[in-house]
Amino acid sequence: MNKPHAELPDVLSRWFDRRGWSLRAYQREVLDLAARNESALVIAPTGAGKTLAGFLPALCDVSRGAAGEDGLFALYISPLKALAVDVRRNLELPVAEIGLKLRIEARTGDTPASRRARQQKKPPHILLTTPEQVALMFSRPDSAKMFAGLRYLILDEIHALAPSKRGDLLALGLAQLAKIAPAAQRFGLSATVREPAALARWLASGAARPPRIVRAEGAPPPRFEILESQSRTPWAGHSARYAVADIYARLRGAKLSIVFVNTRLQAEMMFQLLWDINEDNLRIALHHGSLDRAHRRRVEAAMAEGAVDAVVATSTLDLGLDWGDVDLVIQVGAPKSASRLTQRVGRSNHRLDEPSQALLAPANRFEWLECVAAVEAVAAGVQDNAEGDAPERAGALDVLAQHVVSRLGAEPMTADALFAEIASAAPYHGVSRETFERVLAFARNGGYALKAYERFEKIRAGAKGVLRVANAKMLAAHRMNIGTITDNPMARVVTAVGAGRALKAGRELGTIDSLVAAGMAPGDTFYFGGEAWAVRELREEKLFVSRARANASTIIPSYMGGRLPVSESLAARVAELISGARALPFPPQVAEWLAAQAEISRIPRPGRLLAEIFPHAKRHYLALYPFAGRLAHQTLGVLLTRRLARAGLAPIGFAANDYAVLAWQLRPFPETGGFLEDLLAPDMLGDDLEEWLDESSIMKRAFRNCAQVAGLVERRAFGQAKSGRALTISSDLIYDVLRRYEPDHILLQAARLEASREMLDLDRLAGKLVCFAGKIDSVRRERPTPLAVPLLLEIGREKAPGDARDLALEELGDDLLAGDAR
DNA sequence: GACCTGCTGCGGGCTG
Repeated sequence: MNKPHAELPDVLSRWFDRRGWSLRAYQREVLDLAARNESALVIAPTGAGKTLAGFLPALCDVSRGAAGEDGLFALYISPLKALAVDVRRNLELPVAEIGLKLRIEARTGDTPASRRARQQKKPPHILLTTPEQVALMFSRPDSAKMFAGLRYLILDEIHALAPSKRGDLLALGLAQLAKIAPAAQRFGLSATVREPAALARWLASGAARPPRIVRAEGAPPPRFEILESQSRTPWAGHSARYAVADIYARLRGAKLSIVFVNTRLQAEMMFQLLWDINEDNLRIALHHGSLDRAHRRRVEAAMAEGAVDAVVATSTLDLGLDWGDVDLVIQVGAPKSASRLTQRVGRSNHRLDEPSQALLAPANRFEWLECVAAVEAVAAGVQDNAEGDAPERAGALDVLAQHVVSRLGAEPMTADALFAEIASAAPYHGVSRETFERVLAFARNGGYALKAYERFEKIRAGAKGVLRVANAKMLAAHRMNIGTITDNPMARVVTAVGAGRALKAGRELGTIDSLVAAGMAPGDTFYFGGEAWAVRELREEKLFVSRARANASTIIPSYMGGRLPVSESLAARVAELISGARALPFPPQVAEWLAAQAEISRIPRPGRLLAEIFPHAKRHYLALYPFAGRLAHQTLGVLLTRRLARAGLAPIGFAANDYAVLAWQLRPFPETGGFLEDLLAPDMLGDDLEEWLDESSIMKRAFRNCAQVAGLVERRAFGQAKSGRALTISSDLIYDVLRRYEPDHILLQAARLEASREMLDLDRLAGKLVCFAGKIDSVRRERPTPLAVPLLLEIGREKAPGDARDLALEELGDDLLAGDAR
């Protein structure tokens, strides 16, 4: 089967001509590979015609009449619903202009059930969908028939999928597809990554041969500027309040800007700050993940129409389509990784041959260092995506548990056949037969401790060891819970219509954290979606609100999301930067800060751990600078506190940021030489960790996520969605039962892995502790050191328990200002 | 009165 489409078929090349386009070199390469029946991983920056490249082989084939009258010919999978829908629209145009007779349809959770049913009976030629929909379709007994004739599989933005649970699930789907449609060629599309080979292995899940790697010519490096404001760069804090006037001035000079911030709270705050000084009546919008979808779609449409001048956004605008001609990107706060900064800058100026432009606005002095490091890293082409940090990701076991049920829903199988297929998915290459059997046992009856509950029985073994799903009803319930994304308990924010008993929900505004909502009383005001609202009532996880005038006590809700730590490579660069190897491109305030540190204490050296001990306001402080990211530092802080307590030193608390951790206590630290070495010995990750983790809310949270994904607790049941709180209660109960009676339960293992990976950053911490053993530079001083000041200020902000509150911050501030002015 | 660091993504299908 040698398809001669290394050259474009006439109809297609005429279409290219009409548009004044020509094939880019890498697009031709894709066609050549396709002609040789190869698959490809296409690595190209946004705006390089990547999606078109992915579809070209299929379009060529179609225009040569290769697609039959009926049957699914090409399947496109995107991580975003909106992208699937939009790509479908973009595809319609060339197909119509070329005159191809093709049915192209999208399928997402928003697609009406009737159309989905029709798609199942009479599939379109090209179907555009999401990983979750793929999992749903693949769980049906008729899936083999539906996908048997598939020729092309196009997977978009896979760099964003592969290193996650969604990627685990999709890899299992790919392994299944390899069996159903072995001839289907795969075209994976990705932004630049550090380990293309690892991504290629993921893409090859289940396939006989790995894809070839095709790279688009690189875009010119972006142009950066780091904001040097007239105002003072703060010691600490993340609001970037000092820079708002400067940022506003830049917005005035641009046509359409995106102001990226790191958290939803920051987005709301930055929006308010800009709004307060909006003398030119710029049209400024707000976009983040907790705002109602309708609001976000309106903002996106306004961007496309040129009806806004600036949008303050979180990473909701990182991925996806190009809304409008963005000509300026501003990153407020720490960039956190070079890949992420590259991605964000790439949202502007989508022409392959012109550089993008961005302004970085660090919110404090540590962030200044990080901005400088990030600019250099991007210029050097550094990639530090999560994928690159963990090239051989071990697939999550809760995801596997979900897939096993789905898979047997499609087709009864023996355990041997199922195991072989699963192990062919890249994230599960390393899964042992024993682990697999435990996952099966879980699906069979919930595991030993839960055996008594019949509702945990999802699969049964029949004659000759053939496994099948227990019954149709169970499978239907299972299908309602397919997917790997779990939410924290949230309350819906709705406008109030009517009053008293007649109070009804009006417009949906979005969601806020359940606990935050529960903490608000009627009359309290808060900012949400850029407006001030007053609480009327909280009822059944719905927060009824009405418009209010902001006052001094109007709060901005915070959210319980993930906390992205700074990437390893960026943190290492910062360490290198300040170690003084060369002249520093820092503004005077930052340079003075570092100079003062060098004079009063010392600058941390790469590969060594700086430990400072000093008294302040009747407390004794230990500042450590591992440069390991906030998650790892947080974990370190917990473990340190436990050890210090055991040593009778009366620790009070700790604070952590991306670069350092600060612990404080009532008693002075011992003067003995080996004290710090002992305190920081890597064995703290043994019993100390286990003991703490067992009781910590972190494990409960991780378990709640895993229990949902594995189907132990149901997120949604027929007729209703379960409230987040109810879910938490039942999963906490099960957690306690399992911990007591079956501590090696597969879901505890899954939760443990998730916690250590996403909440504790254990590998990173362990690596650092080992590397610093015997390499501690300890310094004792009589007053706080300059590098420790940001953390001291951090403490003041936190509601520290009891007696730590008396930290005299103003005094401290004056002190340091005086030191600064020297 | 000043101060605010916890991102994003998706999600059933039948009968009547």
